[in-house]
Amino acid sequence: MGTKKYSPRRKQAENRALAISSNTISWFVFQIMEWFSKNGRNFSWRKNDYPLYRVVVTELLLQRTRAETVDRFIGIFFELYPDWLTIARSKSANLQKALEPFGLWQRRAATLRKLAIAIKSRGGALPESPEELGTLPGLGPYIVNAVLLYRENRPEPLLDGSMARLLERFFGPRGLVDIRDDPFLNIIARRVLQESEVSPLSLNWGMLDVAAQICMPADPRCEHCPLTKRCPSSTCAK
DNA sequence: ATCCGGTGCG
DNA sequence: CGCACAGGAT
Repeated sequence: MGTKKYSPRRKQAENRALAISSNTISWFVFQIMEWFSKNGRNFSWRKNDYPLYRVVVTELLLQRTRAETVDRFIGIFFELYPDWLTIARSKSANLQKALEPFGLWQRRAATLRKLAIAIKSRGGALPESPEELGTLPGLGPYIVNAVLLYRENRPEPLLDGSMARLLERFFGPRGLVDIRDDPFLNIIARRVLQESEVSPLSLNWGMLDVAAQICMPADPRCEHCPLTKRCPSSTCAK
């Protein structure tokens, strides 16, 4: 069938991702994990028994919002809204007010309310399959991956703008404009997570932290980067 | 392809 | 000041 999956541009991007050697991948993973063990950030949602409700809400709040900002106010929010049922029953004005510190509060209140009601009507639990998860309001590919990652420890990437920047600088440019359905980035990210015995959560966090603290959009700190020796984009002299 | 939004940092 | 922020819906 003539779906876009078989467009030449897609195919070429796939091949480019598959052509990267597994040695390069494992070196990348090792460097990230070594850096992460010393320099990883410590956010309140990076705990073992962090409830799934909190995972989803936290990821919604992290969209287009600095992690440090979310971390500062998320405790207060969860005191007010400890579960889906509380959100489903909440007054819209109160919910909006509680979301103000995070920004995007109008959309977020609407999304959270819709999601909470949808979950409530399903008996209070999230669906099992990725396909069903993706049908819930507010759950796009990123949050679906996050649920699979946190809930089942599946090796799914938290492929956001930051991780995309890191991967592109080290492995090469994407094939499509949109990160979400770019085959190059998605294949590389999954190879990174699957071709190693490392904890998928830690590895995701490691990539996000290197992206945020070292591999920033402008003026990256290549001199402190664990990847600089083999990074094609490094501005450091070798 | 556009919009949503306040915040923090250079 | 201007930009970037752990995306998703329309």
